[in-house]
Amino acid sequence: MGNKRLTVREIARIAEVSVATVSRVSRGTGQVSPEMRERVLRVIDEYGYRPSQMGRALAQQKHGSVAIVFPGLAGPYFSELVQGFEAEAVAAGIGVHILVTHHRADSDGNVLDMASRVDGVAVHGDTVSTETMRRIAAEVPTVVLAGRPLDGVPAVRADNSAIGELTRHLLVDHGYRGLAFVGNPDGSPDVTERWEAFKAAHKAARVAVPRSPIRLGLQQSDGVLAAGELLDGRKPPRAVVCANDETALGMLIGALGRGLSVPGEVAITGFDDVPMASLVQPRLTTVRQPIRELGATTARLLISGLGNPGAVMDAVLTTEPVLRESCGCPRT
Amino acid sequence: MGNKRLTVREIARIAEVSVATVSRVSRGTGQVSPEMRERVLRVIDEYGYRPSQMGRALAQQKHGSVAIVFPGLAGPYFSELVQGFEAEAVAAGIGVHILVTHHRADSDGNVLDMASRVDGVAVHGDTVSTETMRRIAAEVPTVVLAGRPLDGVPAVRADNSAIGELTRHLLVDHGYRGLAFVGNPDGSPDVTERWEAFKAAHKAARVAVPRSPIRLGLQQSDGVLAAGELLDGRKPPRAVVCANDETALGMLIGALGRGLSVPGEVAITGFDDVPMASLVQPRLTTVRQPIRELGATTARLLISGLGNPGAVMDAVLTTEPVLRESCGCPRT
DNA sequence: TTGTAAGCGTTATCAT
DNA sequence: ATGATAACGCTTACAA
Repeated sequence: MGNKRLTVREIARIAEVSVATVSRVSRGTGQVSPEMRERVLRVIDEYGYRPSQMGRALAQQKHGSVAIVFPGLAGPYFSELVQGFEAEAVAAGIGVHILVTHHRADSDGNVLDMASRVDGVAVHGDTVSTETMRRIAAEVPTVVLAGRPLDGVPAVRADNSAIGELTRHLLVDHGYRGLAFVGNPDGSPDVTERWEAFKAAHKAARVAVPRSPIRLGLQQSDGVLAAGELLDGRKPPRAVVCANDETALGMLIGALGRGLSVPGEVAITGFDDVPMASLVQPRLTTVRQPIRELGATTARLLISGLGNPGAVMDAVLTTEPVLRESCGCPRT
Repeated sequence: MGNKRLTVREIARIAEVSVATVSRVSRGTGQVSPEMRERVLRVIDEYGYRPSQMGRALAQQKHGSVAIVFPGLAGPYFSELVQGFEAEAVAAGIGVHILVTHHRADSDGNVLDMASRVDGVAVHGDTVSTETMRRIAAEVPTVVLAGRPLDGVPAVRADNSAIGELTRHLLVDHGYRGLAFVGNPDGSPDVTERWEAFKAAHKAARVAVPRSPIRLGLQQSDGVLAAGELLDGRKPPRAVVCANDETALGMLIGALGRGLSVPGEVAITGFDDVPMASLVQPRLTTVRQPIRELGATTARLLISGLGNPGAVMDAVLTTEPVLRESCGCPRT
C-alpha cells in the first residue's frame, strides 16, 4: 500500500527502451515491433505500471472526464438521468464528475470551479443563472439538460407538450371540470412547459384556466403535502395533473389514505412513467419520458458530438401519454 | 467561446511579474506585497485567468478529487448517501467522481481505471470483489462504505443490530409469531447483518427462526413484488420485517391495495427512516440510520482523515428504532 | 519580497 | 521501428 508508482522513465530504463516506446506500447498506438512490445509489456505487467492520469492529461490537454450538474438527487428521475449519463460516459472510457447545487450558497462558484476540471459540462435546467451558464460555456463545451438552448449552447430535452394531450383527455374524453396542477412553474424549465401546456389545453377546450398551480417540490413527500392542501378543502378538484410521477404517487397515497376513491372521486395523472406508476393500485396514467436516454444522449453529445459540423443544437426527445386507470380509463 | 485560456506565464508577462508571484497570488499562499498582489489580481481579473487544473495536479501530485463507487442510484438511500458525500467534498474544494457498477460487465476494470483519476475512493459494500478491493487500496487511499473493514482498509457503516431490537419488539412486546424477512442477504453486507440480527432476535426470544428470506432487491417495486409473494399465499406472515424502507413502503402499498389492514392483519417495518416513512398511513415503524452523515463521514475520512496517526479504522454510526403505527403501536 | 529554474509524468514531433 | 527531446501549465525550492 502506497508504494509510489513507477513512471514511464523507470519502466523504460528497466526494459531498456526509450520512454517513447513505452508510451506507444501502453497506449497501443504507433508502430512497435512484436519483440519490443513483448519486452515492454512484460515489464509493465511485472511492475504493475499504470500511466499517470495527471501526466497524460497535461500532455494531451484533456481531462478525460465530463461533468453533470443538477439541483438534487431525490427520486427516480434524477437517478435514471444520472445513470444514463454515467453509463454512456464510462462506456466511452470517460470519467464522470457530479455537482449537486441544491441549497448551496455558492453553487455558481462551484460550477465554475468544476468546469476547469473536465472536458465538458452538462447543466440541468435551472440550476444556475443564465449569466453563469454563459461563463461556463465560455470555458468548456456545455450542454443544457432538460432546458432550452441558450446562445449557441445546445440542449437535450423531452417534449413536454404531451401533458397537454393528457389534459385534453381529462377535459374532453372524460369531461372533467375543476382540474388542479401540482408543481412549481418557477422551479424548472420542464415544469414551466408542463404548466403552459396544461393551460393551453384548457384554452383549446374552451374551459376556464384553473386556479394557480400548487407550488411545491417534485418529491413524493410534496405530493402528500399537496394532497393535504387540495383534498381537505371544501371544493376538492375533480382531477389533479401532477408535474411528475413522484408527486402523483404522493397524491395518490394521500387520497387513498383519506378514503377517497381514485379515480372515482378524484383522478390523478403524472409525468415520467417511473416503475412504480404501473405497480400502484389504481395504476397511474402518465406521460412516458425516456429519462435514461436523455442522460445518455447528453453524454454522447458532450463526448463526441460538439464542434462537429452540423452538430445538433436542440435534441427534443419524444414522449407519449400512457393511459391507465388513475384518470378514469377502464383497465385494458 | 473557446478562446484558449491564458497561462501563468502570459499573465506574468502582462503583469510584469514572475510566474512565481502569479502563482502565489492565485493560490493565496506565500508572502506578496500589497501592491504586487493588487497588480496581479487586476490582470487575473481582467483576463479571467483560472489556473489549469491539469498543470496544478501534476505539480502538486494531487488530482483534487475523490470518487464514490456504488451499485446503483435508485431510491432515497443512495441519493442521500451520495449527496452527503458530495456536499462534504465540495465544501472542501474537492471534486467528486462517481462510478455506478450495477449490471455492468467490466465494472472491476472501470473501478481500477477510476482509481487512477482521484486521490481517494469510497467503495460501497459489495460492489466489487475482495480481490479488486485490495488492488484499489494498493493504488489509492480507500474507504469501505457500508461494509466491514478489510485488510487495513477502514470502513464507515451503520449499526445494523437495531433491527434485532425491532424484531424483539414484534416478537415479545406485540407477541407476533410468523415473521417474514424481505431482503437478499447475499446482496450487500448491510442486508447480511440485518438478516443475522433478525435471526438472532428469534433465537434470543426462543422462537423458531422463520422461513428463508424473500430474496429481492431493495427498491420500492421489489416491495410490491414481495407483497404478491407473501400476502397471496395461504399462510401470510403476521409481520414483515423489510431490509429497508423502500421495500417496506412497497409492501405497505401492496398490502393496502389488497384490502388488508396494516398493522391489524399484517404488521410492517422498515429500515432507514426516509421522509416518506412518516408520511404514509399508517406511519412506518423503522430504524433510523444517519444516511447523509454516513456519506459525509466517509468523505471526511477520505479527504483528511487517512494516514493520520490513530486514524479511525471502523466508524460505526449509531442507529435507533423508531416505533410508529405500522408495527401495531398506538399513535403517540 | 521577488525571481529563476527545476521538476511533475506523459505524449508527440522529429530525427535517425 | 526506435530514440531524443521539447512541450503541456503549474508549483516550489532555492537564490537573490
